[in-house]
Formats: sequence, structure tokens, C-alpha cells
Amino acid sequence: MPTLWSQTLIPTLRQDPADAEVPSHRLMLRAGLIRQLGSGLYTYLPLGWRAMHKTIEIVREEMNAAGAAEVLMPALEPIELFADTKRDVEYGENLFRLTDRHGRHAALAPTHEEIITELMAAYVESYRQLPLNLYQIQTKYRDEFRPRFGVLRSREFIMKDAYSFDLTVEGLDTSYRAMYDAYCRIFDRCGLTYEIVEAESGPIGGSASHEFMVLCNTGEDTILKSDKGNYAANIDKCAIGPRKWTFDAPPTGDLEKVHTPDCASIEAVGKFMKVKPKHLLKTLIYSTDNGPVIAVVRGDHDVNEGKLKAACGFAVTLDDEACANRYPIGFVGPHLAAARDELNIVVDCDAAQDQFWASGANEIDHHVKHFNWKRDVLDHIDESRIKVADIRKAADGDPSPIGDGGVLREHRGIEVGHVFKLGTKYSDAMGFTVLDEDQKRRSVIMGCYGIGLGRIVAAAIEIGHDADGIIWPASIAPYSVHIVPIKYEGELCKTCLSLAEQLEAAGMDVLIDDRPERPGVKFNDADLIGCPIRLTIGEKGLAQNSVEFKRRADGKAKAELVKLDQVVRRCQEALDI
RNA sequence: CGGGGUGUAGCUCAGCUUGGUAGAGCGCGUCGUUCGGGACGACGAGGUCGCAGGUUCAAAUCCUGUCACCCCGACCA
Repeated sequence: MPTLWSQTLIPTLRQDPADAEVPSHRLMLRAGLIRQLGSGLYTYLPLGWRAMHKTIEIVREEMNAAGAAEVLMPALEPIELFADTKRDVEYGENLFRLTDRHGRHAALAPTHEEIITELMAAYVESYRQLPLNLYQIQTKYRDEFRPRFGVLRSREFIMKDAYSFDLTVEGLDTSYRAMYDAYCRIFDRCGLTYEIVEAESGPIGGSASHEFMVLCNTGEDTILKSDKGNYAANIDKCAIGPRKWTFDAPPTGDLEKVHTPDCASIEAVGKFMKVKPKHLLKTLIYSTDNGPVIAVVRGDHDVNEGKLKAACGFAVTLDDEACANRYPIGFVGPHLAAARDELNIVVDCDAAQDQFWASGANEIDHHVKHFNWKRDVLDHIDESRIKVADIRKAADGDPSPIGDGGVLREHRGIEVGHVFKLGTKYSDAMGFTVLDEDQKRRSVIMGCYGIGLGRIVAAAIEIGHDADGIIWPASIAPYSVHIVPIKYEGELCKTCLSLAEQLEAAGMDVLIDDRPERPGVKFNDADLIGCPIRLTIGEKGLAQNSVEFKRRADGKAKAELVKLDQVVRRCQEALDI
């Protein structure tokens, strides 16, 4: 049965909602797809929920085709499960916590690694039961510090999360690849253009991971992509190609101390000393299990803690308060290592260069000019205490790490999917082992794979809209055909219903605008909600035994007159079905 | 969490400085005229002005508190 506009709820808005900033949020509100209930909380209205349903169906089909089995786990979970893997601490404030009437502590699940591992540990005891991949489509909860951009960053959202279980690393590779490929098919089918980038795995933990990013300016994530097209990574992960460095440069002058009061930032110091940030050394003190480490990057660069950790071989934390007692935080220079034996030092390649340097003077309210690596540091410490490495965040213009001569360019993206190789983090923490062929107990190797369903819908709108409204990809449009009768009565009405019946018999879903509105209102609403095909039924056309056929993607182009008996075929053609 | 801003009708907003019993446009209802890209006219419905205290003869307006929402920022010395 076709949907009659009058029998559903499509509250289109003429004016832009005041609180919506990005196009997808604005259009989802205006086209009557969603309604905000509170910060980061949205109701999906009929149109939005239909688009979501189609998205979910695509995801489900591809997951099933990839050999995964669907389950449904509780959203509410005992906090103890999180404590087992210490994620109650690692996830921190982002975890929604609550207490029940008995005083039991619980959490609203932001992801389900612990729950699925508990489940699997209970039922899977033999390698013969592996490999397995289970997934669910569930509402997730994250107490975001700042929900924004509509459903793109909300506190409650629908996610598909899958978990794979293998006995061997090779098995994990196969499972990972299967998900990776399934994700490509899913996003292709959803009509998205996307980039696959190397990514950090974050608090989920794990060893390798890729993110599926829809590139658009309103995206919250920053990615870097080689202009040669064969490397792309999240900025948190992105490696930088080989760079030359040296500590052997001659001094640019005598070390000169400058009084720099009230200069709390690189910018302020630079301004005060009339030195560009790229001539300043940014010197940070991190604590590690192996003692404190000085990290040095150029003033206009940022430390990447993941890279620093890799360079040190130990987890690093920046602990200002602890350090403030021992070091002149804010005015530290690399030569502090010469005076303090406990400090090791890691320098980014771009900070180990032959040029004029200014840095902290290791004295409150003072900096120095003409800092020289050899004279002020290398000549005073054992070589083993200093190391040069890639420890900063990559930036636009950096060389691609592939070494193909490519240059990294910065883009913004919406993360719609993420695949991780988890390894045995969860199985170890929760004692999930199986017996192998040799009757030895082995930790199960896991992978996890997420897709933000609401983000697919929003991203599709983000890259598919014009000044008049949404332009849906056919696969996830709420309806494939939108019939607009000039008047919903008599012969016109009959034609609408008969066309709708034929279209639906041919596998299309149909919305009929049966409202007693003026045509202009209906046309504008049709453009706004953006179904791929609009059929206009009017007396003029009917006199020629025809209706007007128009694709939303064609914008203001003139409609095409199509004979009644050709309509179904023309629609199928246009929808590519 | 820090900073800024906003809460008045379903939506977008005015009124607040200088207290006097609440307005516009859109939307909604009835009637009429219209009727192929957001029609026009008439009449009408709709708001305890976020909430709680306080000041005052009188509070949307002033004061205090509180809640909600939005924006910017948030280890980068």
C-alpha cells in the first residue's frame, strides 16, 4: 500500500530551525525526519525512520552475507563487567552510569565487547566452534561532553556492532578482511562516497584498525591523504615520511636569556620575543614507567602521544601538577636534560634542524635565544638518553610515509564505520579461552566492527543536498517515488492510486501527497524531503495520457512527459532496479 | 569542565534598558475568492513569558537561585 501524506506525520518546516548548524541536521529537522527531545536525544519520525530502516536492512543483508549471525544484547549492563577490563575507568566520563533501587551500579552500554565476551566465554569451549562472528543492531549510550550536529554526535544512537572470534592471527586477518569487504559493499550500496583510513583504536584497545570516512567539510574528524592517492590516515595515527635532521649545526649565537613575563603559550612567547613559532621549541615533560621524558617538537607542531609512546616504548602521560613541583613548567627547554640526569629526551625530526632556535630557559618567566643542540645538550649528556623520532601530529603538506613522493593533504570526514583488530585484550581480561587441537588452552583472538546507522543517514544528506532540500541516494530514500497530484480528486486520484499500485508491484515504495494544498506547497515539500523520483499528476499531462517524471537529482531541470504505460519502466530505469 | 549566549504561541523572533495584566510573521481552524513552484481577504483558536524565591500597589521586564538548550574552547607549557 502506498503511504498517503495525510496518514503519516511529516512535519516539514518552512523556516530553518535556530539550533541547527550543519546541513544534515538542518535538513533532517526541516524535512521532518527527526525531532530533538533533549541535548543529543532525537526521535526518528516516520520519514527518518524509513530511511534508517532501509539502511539497517542493507547492513543486515551484508552482515548475514558475510557470515555473521545477529543477536541482541541488553543496553543496560552491570558495571562489574566494565570493571573487569578497566574500561569503567578508561571510558571515564563518557560512560552513562546509574544505580538501581537495590543500590547496584550499572551502565548503559557504549559498546558491547565485555558483554559479548562474557557470552562467548560461557558457551564456546572448543576451537571447533570457531571462527564465529556475531553482531547486533542496538541503541548505544555515550555521555558525550558535547553532543552536536544532530544525530552525528548524539548521546543515544543506533549502531551495528559485530565481534569476530578466531583461534589464530591468520583467522583474525580473514575475519577482518571479510568485514572490511562487507563494509565497502554496505557503504557502496548506501550511495556514499568514502575514504578508508588507518586509525587509532582508542579506548576499545587493539592493534590495527581502519575507519570508513565520508569526506565533507562539516566532518568532525581530520584525515590526511596522500595526493598520490595510496595512503590515508586519521590525524591521530598518520605517520610522516622520512625527514632529514641534524644535531651538528653550528651555534647561531651566544645563548641569550630573555625575560618573558606572563607568556603562557607558544603564541604569546613568540609575539613577545618576536620569534615565529616555527623557530621555537615546544618542550613537554611526560611521565612514563621508565621515568620522565622530555618531548620536543617545533612550536607550530603538536605532539602525537601515540607516536611518542611508540618512540619511548612506554605509555606516556602528561602530568602537569606532578611535574610543576619539580620543573619550571611553561619555561622548560631541552637543555634541562643536561642538568637533570633522570630525564631522557625524544626530539621530533623537525625540531632537530640547523636553524635559529628559541626555547624555554628552565627558569620561570624566562626563555632563551640561540639554543644549539650540540653545544647545549649533546655535549653534556650520554647519547643513549636522546633519540630522534617522528613524534608529532602530521599536517597538511607533510611527506607521505609511503615514500612515493606524495604530499599529505588535510580533509575533514564523518566516521561512518570502524573496524578493529582487538587481539586478546578482552578474552584475556575475561578468561575467554578454548582448547586447541593439542588440548592446550588458548585465548580467543577478537575483532570488532562498528557502523553508525544514524551517521550513514546524516552523511548521505551531508553529501546529497541542494538549496531546496535533500537529494537521497535511491537505496536509503524514505520512498523511491513521490507522487504529487495537482489535485487529489476524481480521475487524478484514481491515476495516483493505480500508478502507486503498479509501482509497488514492481518493488518500489510510494508516497502520495494527498493534501489539499496548492501545488507550489507540494512541490517545495517534495524537493525538501528529496525522494529520488517525483511524478506529477495533472490534468494537462493526463489529457495526453501522460504524467510528469522528474528526478530529484536533476534539480531545476524541466520534467519529462511519460506515457502512463511507460511510467513503471521509466522509474525502474531511473532507480537502476 | 571553562568562556559566551539564549529561554516569550507548533516554528522564527520582537517586547526587557526606562515595571502597568503579552505582540508580529509563518503555521493552525472556519468562511469566501483562488488553484501547476511556499495565494488573498475576513473572522478565530492558541502563551501560568523555562522554573522557584525575592523586591514592588504592580514583574516577561528589576534582584537571587536553579534548570534547560545552543555556540566556542578544553592536556598542546
